Amino acid sequence: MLEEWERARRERAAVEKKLPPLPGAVEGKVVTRFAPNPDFAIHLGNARPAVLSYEYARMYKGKFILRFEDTDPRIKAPLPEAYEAIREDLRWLGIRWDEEYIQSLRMEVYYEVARKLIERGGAYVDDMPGEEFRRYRDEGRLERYPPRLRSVEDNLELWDKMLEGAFGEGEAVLRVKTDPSHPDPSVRDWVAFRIIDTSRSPHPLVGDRYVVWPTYNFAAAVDDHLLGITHVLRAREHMQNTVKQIFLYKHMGWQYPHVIHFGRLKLEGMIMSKSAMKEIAGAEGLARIDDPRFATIAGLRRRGIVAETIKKIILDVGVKQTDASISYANLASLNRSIVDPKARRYMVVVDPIPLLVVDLPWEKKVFEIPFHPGQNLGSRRIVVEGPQTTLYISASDLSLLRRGAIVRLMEAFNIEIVEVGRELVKARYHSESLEEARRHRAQIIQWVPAKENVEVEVLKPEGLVLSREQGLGEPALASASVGEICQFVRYGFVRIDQVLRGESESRTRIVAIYAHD
RNA sequence: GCCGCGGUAGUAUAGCCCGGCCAAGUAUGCGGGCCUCUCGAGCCCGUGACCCGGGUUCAAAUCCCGGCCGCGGCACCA
Repeated sequence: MLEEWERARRERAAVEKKLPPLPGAVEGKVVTRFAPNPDFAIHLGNARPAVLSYEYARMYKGKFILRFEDTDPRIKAPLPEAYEAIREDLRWLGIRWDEEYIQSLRMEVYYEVARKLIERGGAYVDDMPGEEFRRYRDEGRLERYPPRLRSVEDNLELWDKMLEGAFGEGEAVLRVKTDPSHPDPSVRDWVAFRIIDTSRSPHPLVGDRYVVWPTYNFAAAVDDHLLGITHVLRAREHMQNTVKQIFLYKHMGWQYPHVIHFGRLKLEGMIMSKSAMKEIAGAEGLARIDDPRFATIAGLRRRGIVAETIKKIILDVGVKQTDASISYANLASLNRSIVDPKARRYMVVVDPIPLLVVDLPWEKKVFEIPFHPGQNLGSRRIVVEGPQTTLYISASDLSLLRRGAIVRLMEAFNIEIVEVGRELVKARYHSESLEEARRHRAQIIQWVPAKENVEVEVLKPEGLVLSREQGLGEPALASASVGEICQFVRYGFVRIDQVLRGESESRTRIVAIYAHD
């Protein structure tokens, strides 16, 4: 019987979600990439293409490339610190990349391709005002748009002038020739290069060295080919871009990689949009990118969500084209199952109420309590003085206490309640064994010695609100380390965010962030 | 408005390409029970879905058409 359960359990574990096969994938030949814009930290939504691309590359023993797409120093100006922040988040997620590229450092490459494209008659310089182009385009007269009819020679000459800085911002662009009557107007002769006055908006990496900048569609398309990307995994919002880029590939005689589009990934009850984060940061003045209310990778990490959880949830959601809205309960449950066997248990009382216990049959007793009920995670000792002592219990447990009730102080002894007040609870020693507690159907509650304890503050993210709870923790908490994910017994899983050691050992103060039940 | 893509339980996902084995599987949530020195974990039972309408077929979640709903794109952003 037991064996059967065991087997069923193992089978269930083996049903681990697998990624569907990639179309046209050949083992050892798959090359994928993650191409973030380093203008912000990455969040769960961005982590999706990163994790999927990386996992597919691994699955086929291929190559995974990290590429920073920082070709807009004006509207989406890169943040110098974002490059490293993104690398850190990826490393934390367990993602390793075989090659790394930064587009702003590859400008000559794009210029070269642009020249070839012009030579092939696939692009032209448009030095007319934007409204003029739009008029021709929207009236279906794009075939007769004068700049489009220019000779290759003239285009090359104008292109050189662009590069030399003869045009100011908005005065000229290089356009890729597409189907002039494509049903989607935005596809018609899309812009490959535009001019950005980098003396006014310098690029954090290359300053004002360049004024002619490739657009996303040009740079990404060129790099995907040059770097030998075989499979592109990207969100659905890029569908039209795929259509646009294929025109470039046709001009160049390149083969377009396989593309997989997936829907959006939202995390219910968490802040995910850049603007909302900035709003909060602005309003409170102190919110950081790793604010535990944010669905940034840094925010989730700080909250005690483990990398494995994020990877699993992304693999579980897979590559469907529909949007997915993950509930936090689901994420929490997954995280709990990973973290539970490794998390030390600590006793913390929130909103402490003093408990005076008399008639203790000892002068001093040391309780040795394991850090985990099942796993071997070591133990700690808690000293209780006698014949009378003061402890703290949680105010939330007050409702369990009535005169005459038997209550067990977890992992220690049983008491009989004598008097319950809001300021003080009085009790007397009853017995020590757990069996005795069971016999009286005693409630088991956590407790903290009054003589030695640490101050605890818990930050609880709840949607837009970050509430705080104050409490006291058992002495062992003083040696907890920052980053440790543990469980406050009968309270929930938390991550230790700060450990502030005071003058005396006994006045340690810790700040924890609530993760989930 | 114009282009495009989707719609399986509260949430997520499997099945859809190659119709029948699907009166639809799994996880989570929810309800109940057991177990446990935690309101955690574990175990058992239950709950609950194929957007709607036509068509094709002996047979449709799976194929076709229409509708409805949702999402994305329509930048000299990525």
